[in-house]
Amino acid sequence: MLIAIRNNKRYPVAMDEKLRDKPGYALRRAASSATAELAARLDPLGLRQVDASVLILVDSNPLSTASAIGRALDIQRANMVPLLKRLEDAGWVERSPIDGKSQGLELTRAGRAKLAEALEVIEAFEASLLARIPAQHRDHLLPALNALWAGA
Amino acid sequence: MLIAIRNNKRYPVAMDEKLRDKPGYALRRAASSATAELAARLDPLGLRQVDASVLILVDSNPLSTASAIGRALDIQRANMVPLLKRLEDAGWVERSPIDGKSQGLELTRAGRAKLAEALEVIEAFEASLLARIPAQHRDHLLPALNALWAGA
DNA sequence: CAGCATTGTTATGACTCATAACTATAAAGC
DNA sequence: GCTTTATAGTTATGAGTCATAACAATGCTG
Repeated sequence: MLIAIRNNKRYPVAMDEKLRDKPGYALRRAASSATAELAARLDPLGLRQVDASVLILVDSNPLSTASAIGRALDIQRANMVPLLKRLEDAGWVERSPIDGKSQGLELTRAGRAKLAEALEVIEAFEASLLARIPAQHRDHLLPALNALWAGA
Repeated sequence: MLIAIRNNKRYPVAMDEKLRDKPGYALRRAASSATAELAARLDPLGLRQVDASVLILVDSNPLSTASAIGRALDIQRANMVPLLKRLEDAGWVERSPIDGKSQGLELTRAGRAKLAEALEVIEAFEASLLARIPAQHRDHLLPALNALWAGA
């Protein structure tokens, strides 16, 4: 909270007060702060957020292709390659040929264990997020957010 | 909406259904979709979102330093340099020395005009964001979001 | 006045992300 | 069946964002 001077008087204001009532701005700030926090929490597990997302999707959609997973997460096919390579090198994911051109993804035993760890961290994080929201607003966040991007 | 097969039955589900009830995930998706949309709307004005934010802050906090603006927007001092250079080259912002080491930022006439254009776009965008949210959730979004990052 | 903090700046490296190009294979249309 | 079109996986690459470190010059504090 800075002190701004206007009309020769001192007002306690944030410099970005003009922006604070804009949902778009709040959205960006909230997302980037949440992103940073979750990344920090996942880091000790050797996971990035994308990794965790992919593990979750592969687990609940076994034998999906890399392309399909990427499509669901808005990740370009090309960028799935190094991502999956990491997960495979770590021994969490394995691929099996579906036909001559596609390959299905599955979690290994180690992958499922890692996913369990990740889910614990994520659930704790989500809970802590919700806990920060005043009770009367809490239940509205998820439906509101989903309305914002589900259509896109 | 894809079709998943489980227990030999077909269910209409999204692949990321497991993620959809997580506020953190919804937050990231909503923010990135909103970010992309606003960027597209500002692009015809020759503005990025950061540019618009800086214009707004400089306008409402005239003679602030680059460091202060950066601090308010979580932009590193170092990264303010090319950013301000662009705004200055475009003739929207000018700097005047405050003392031997600091310089105050101000909008030029053209800068204020550009800001007015930007604000129109932004207001329209914010309104369209809110319009997508079911009425009963709408008023809760902003306070909920602000609770998420204001503390950080 | 001495030490510390801050400003503006340059340089740089890491990381993310989108695009294009290519091969091989599958699927669809006729 | 055969041709055309779409898709999967991959490589290479370039743009853009962002954080860090270092530095000189200046202001501020005790």
